[in-house]
Amino acid sequence: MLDIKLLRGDLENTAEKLLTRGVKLDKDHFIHLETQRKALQEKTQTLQAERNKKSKQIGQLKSKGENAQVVMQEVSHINAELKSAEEQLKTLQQAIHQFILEIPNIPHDSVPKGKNETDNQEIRRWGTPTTFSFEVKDHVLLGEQLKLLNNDAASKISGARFTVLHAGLARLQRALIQFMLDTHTQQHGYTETYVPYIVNAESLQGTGQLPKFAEDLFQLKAEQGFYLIPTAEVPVTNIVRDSIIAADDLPLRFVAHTPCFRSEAGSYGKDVRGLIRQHQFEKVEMVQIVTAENSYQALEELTAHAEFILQQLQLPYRVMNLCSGDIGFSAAKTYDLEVWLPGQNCYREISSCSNFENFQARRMQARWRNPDNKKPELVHTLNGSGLAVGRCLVAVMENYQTQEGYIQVPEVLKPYMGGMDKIMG
RNA sequence: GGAGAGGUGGCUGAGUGGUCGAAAGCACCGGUCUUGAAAACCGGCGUAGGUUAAUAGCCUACCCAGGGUUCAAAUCCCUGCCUCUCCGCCA
Repeated sequence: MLDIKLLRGDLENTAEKLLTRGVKLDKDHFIHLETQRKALQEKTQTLQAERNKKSKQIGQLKSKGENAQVVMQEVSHINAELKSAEEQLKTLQQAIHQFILEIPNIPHDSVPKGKNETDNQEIRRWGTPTTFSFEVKDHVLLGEQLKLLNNDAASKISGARFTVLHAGLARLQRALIQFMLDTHTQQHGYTETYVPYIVNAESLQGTGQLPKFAEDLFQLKAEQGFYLIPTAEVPVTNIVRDSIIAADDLPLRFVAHTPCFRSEAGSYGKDVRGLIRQHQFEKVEMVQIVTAENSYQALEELTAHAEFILQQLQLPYRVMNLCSGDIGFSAAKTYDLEVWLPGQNCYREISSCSNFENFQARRMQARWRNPDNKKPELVHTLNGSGLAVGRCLVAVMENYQTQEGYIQVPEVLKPYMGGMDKIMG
């Protein structure tokens, strides 16, 4: 959520920055709402002040045993007027709040301006695309030939965009998760965290998925308004919702493995083959809660933490600085890591690392106490996949395939595979 | 699922429908004292919004959330959420 002061005080400039995202701010609508709000608020508060004053008078008169009938009559008149003013004001304030909730974050100055993913800026590459002396298979063919990937069963059990993994492949996924969690906790200073996979609407509003992106979520048919998490970002970041954190406790670094559930509404026909885009997938997520002055340094570190996993797995990748038209709703800046997939002959997103500045913090009322002035200030929040496990599985399968159609186990995963060095079905 | 208790400022915790934005303690900040520190003493210390040149003053709202009663609600009533205790059931 943007600071409403940015809209009140610097509407033109704010609208211009949002335009780089391709979002046209309805300035006139906002001005209209604000003008009304201001007038109504002044009216309401004046009436309230009058009512309070006269009610006190009544109390004083009564305590002296005098007749308060006249004043009571006056207050009744005020109340009649006040009631409708209060109701109107409430409606207006809700409208303004809803309006602001649907405005995305302002891109940081270092974000390249552009329309869509073709304008993203490549920052660096690591490794060179794997070359093969034989014809490469994609992960689906590999998995099916080894009888380790059972999409027929998945579509019978659930439907499209689900999968069943067996034996060495299922274990490889578990190995990846363990490796990632161990690396982030032991080498990068994150606290391993286990969280609910079902969250309430407040949490989703806190991180920005609601109200605008409800159709991307699976909602449970329960009275409480429960949703399946689309990413661990939601439960993990909301740990600090409605709290004031002591300066000594910052930065907070959490890492969690969770399944993620996404409806993928509107992506029909896109990535239908294989594990790239599923309704359910595993992800290891890093979340950092930091002070405003540290957040951009934290973004670089967080990105490096995700990169380290790819480096350890010896998977070639590149780092993209997403352009203003391609960054997510809540983010001020995002680096995507794209891993090389031989089966598709291209780089594909495997991690997204973002600084949300105080956009999520304002929605969540997540603050820390600044020792300089003793005042609570909004924290900055960041998160990044470290990594998307399903896609990482794809990358390992395709990059580590052998001529015989087996999958070699990356060196760093061998301890997690009970010493197995080849997955043969 | 049944029975009960409770949700008040950064924390603990008082609060009889009217001068309660809320006692007291802790924490924190400033001061006195001290070579310095501690102790003691004195003072300060919530958040948001409006008005304003103002981080001054004044005004408004906020005692879990949402309704209601009343001239007036932290206080009374209803609903919801959450926490705790006991019993039952259960991985």
